[in-house]
Amino acid sequence: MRMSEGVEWALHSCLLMAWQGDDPVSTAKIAAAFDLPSSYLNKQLQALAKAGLVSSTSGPRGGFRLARPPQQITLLDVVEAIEGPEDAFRCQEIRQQGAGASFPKAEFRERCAIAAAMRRAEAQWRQSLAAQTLADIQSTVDGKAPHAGPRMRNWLATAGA
Amino acid sequence: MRMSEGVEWALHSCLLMAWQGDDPVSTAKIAAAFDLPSSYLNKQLQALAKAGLVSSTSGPRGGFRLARPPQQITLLDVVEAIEGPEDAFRCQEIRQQGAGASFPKAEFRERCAIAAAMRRAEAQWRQSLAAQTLADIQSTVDGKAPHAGPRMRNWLATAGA
DNA sequence: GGACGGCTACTCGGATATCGCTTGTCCGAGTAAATGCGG
DNA sequence: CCGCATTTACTCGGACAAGCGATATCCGAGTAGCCGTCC
Repeated sequence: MRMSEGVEWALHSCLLMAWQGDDPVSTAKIAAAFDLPSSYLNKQLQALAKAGLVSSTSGPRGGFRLARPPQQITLLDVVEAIEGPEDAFRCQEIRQQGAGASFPKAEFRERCAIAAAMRRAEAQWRQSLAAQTLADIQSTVDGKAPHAGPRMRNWLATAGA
Repeated sequence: MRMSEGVEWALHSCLLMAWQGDDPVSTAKIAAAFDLPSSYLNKQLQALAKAGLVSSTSGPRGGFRLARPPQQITLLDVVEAIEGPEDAFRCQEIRQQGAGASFPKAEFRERCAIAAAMRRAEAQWRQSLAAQTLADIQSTVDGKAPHAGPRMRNWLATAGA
């Protein structure tokens, strides 16, 4: 089980946009800031746009910016925008195949106990992700490295010159 | 992010072995019970054996059986045996690439706040999985469908004749 | 009748192909700013 | 000098390939039970 690296890209991109406020940032700038392939990063940002997390602007001085304040964007929002809303564990109901096929169907009214247990675990995971917003991450970083945000903002301004 | 379907196979196989007690069950039997490709299922069971969750016996009347009582096998044990112990989210430290490469390295002594948040979420997931054992699943099933276990056991005995 | 040796069939175990999804790249449509011209 | 049409360059957006891991399959090594034979 491996999460797409696009999630890490999207999270860092969102954090960068949070620091940037309402100023749009182009895909090329973000790609340069983290040394990533810009075309593929664009794909991830498009996914964020489709999910309504960021808004896009075309043309010169265009780019992406957060569609909502950082307090209203959870990590779960970003992860689901990239990875999709489906559970990692997908119950295929194999208990009903083979031997189970010869048993009365009424037996399977109750949900598979294994799937239920896995679902509980994933619910914990989602809850933890939903409890943290971009603003929380910002606060954490500001607390430990207060100049990280402004400096990145400055780098973006000078690199574009 | 998608979990290997081998996890579902392994969990159901372990539950079947739990019902079967110390009686070894061959890969072919389990595959027939759930209508799965036996050769590939064998690969998953080998992974369980390598992790020390099940023990294997060769030759006629051979097969796999649980290496420990069901109370001592957690869902996390099974999941990690199949999927590996690594986190789903892998921090690539992209914050140190691009713009970050020109910043003093001392800046990055603190762990990436994003990676830390993702790690917390996964810890919750693992904790939930570790809190449930095969015996718990057995109890749940026995409570809702008391004859499921014995009937499966009977099916295995008659199908082999 | 009992014991022993060989045989057979069944099991795991790992090496070997195939497939789908993540990853990566490309080019076109659209837009806003910049520019040059005319008044 | 000011306003406007044209040009230009920059942006997103989606369509088109490549690489890698999960999936699926096969065959060989080893073992326990069975059978026939011999004592």
